[in-house]
Amino acid sequence: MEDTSQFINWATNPGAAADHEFSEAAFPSLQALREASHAAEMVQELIAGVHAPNSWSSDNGDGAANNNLPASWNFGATSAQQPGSNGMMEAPAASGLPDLVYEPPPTRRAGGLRSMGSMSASYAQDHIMAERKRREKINTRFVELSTVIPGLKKMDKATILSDATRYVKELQEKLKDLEAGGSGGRSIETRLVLVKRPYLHAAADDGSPLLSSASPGTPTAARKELPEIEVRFSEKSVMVRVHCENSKGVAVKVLTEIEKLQLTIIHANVMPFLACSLIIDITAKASFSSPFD
Amino acid sequence: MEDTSQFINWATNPGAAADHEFSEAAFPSLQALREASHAAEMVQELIAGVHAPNSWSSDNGDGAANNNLPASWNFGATSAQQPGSNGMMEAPAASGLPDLVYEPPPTRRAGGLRSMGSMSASYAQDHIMAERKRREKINTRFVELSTVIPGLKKMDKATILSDATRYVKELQEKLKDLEAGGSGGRSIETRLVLVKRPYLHAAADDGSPLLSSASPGTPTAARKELPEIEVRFSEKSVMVRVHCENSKGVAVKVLTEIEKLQLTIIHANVMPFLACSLIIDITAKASFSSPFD
DNA sequence: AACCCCACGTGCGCAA
DNA sequence: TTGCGCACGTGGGGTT
Repeated sequence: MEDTSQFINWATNPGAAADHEFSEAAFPSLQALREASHAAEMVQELIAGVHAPNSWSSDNGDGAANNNLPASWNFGATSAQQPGSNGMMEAPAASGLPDLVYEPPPTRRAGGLRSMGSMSASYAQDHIMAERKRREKINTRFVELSTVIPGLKKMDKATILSDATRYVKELQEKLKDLEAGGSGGRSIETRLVLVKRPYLHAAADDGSPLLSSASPGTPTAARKELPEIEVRFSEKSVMVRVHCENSKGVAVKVLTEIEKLQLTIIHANVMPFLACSLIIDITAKASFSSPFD
Repeated sequence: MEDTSQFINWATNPGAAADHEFSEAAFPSLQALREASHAAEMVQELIAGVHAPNSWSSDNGDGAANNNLPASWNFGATSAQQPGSNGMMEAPAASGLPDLVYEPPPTRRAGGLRSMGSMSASYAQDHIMAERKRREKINTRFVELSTVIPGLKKMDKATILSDATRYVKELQEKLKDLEAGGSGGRSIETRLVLVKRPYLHAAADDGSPLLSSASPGTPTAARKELPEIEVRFSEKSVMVRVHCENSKGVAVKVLTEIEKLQLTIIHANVMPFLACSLIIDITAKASFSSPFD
């Protein structure tokens, strides 16, 4: 609702880019702008307001316009017209034409040149242009950035930055988790916990060794007290093996119990063993789901 | 090497947030600064040249500082003192002291107030403060952002932004791949290929439909010619089900064959079926490793 | 010499 | 009203 108002000012304009279909863009609601953003990449700075009758003094003349950047810097467009001032509200309505141009500022740096010590006339003034260009570049990048980060609401420069940071961190972490949990987790030291009694929340983060070295290859005496749980975890990924008697809903019960924690299940395998018992293998990883998506 | 010089200038500092511990910041070489960034947060204003008898005029006084942001904004620092004027170049040399102060600008808005139409004295001047604050906030965020994106070299504002965008895109894509491969791929349209004869390299990238519409729920007549292979894939992830006769090394043979392609195996499950046949389920994903990390 | 990049102060529009 | 946010012009340091 509040959006950002004159963000469009520095968004310069979108125009192009028919990607998604959204309709209505009464006023560019930033949000909408964000979607069209990529257009801005190309359009960039079609402004180039080189003219300005600037009657005060200074010849300007120049025509220098030495821009190292690709892109078109001076292809007319704006230059001449800027609506009286911030006329952007008078959108011609439904027509798809991009009317928000940018408005290369009036160029009439009014009370400026007084007290100019050693500025050689227009030289200084093209520094102005350079700066303007720089600003536009940055702002374009801002829009681009805001494009790729989801759930952006406020559209401040500051907000964009911090949200971007947060989002990057989130992605990094999530990615790391997935990489670890997915398949990469080789040679990562894994701790092993063996639970005999149906302790629901068995030793969480206890630094103790607690290995117990359960019999690796000898399944002897393993089905006397059947609810036997074996947990193996490393970092964010967990492996649970449950050996229990084969009643009706055990599998789903275990599964849902796992999911009731913060764990998201990567894989589960349940198979019968010895006629009346059941072995359930589960691998899962711990991470909070994103507010996005 | 070239770094960015006065980046430190805008690194300024936020205050608050003592998170990581970093030490030493000889001169902020940007790069180094990026690493120590958080440190800078703390170091901040331990300098604080408290003096500057701004004789000119202006009361300022105010003390308004109504900030909605969390964090500590007015814990002294800025406001009153500013060093004589941009003295930051006169660093005390080699000493390890962090000379990067910030320099809350000279506050001597020299020729300023001339031609002030309707500004009620210091009211305008605290707008200055507000703006200054805003800028600091943004710059802080910039540093924070640059912190989380790896391989950052240039440290421009513009570069930071674009690199951040690029990095986010990269992360997103990579994550999407992993998610698809790992387990997430629900409801993604998957094509199904059913191979009857032991074609080793069955239809690779042939654009043909080749669906064959294998019987979805009816496994009838599925064990006459046993080497039966069923492939189901979507995007980068593949699922292979092999139903074959139970000879000695089939499992490993299939597995190795899978890995011989670009596929990395996510999960495999092999189980006997009907005494003399074997069912092998494999899920794998195809992707190239990342340049990062 | 050019160029870049930056921070500053300032005016202006927009919302609470 | 007053605060918030932005773009602008400008001086100035840094690198080529």
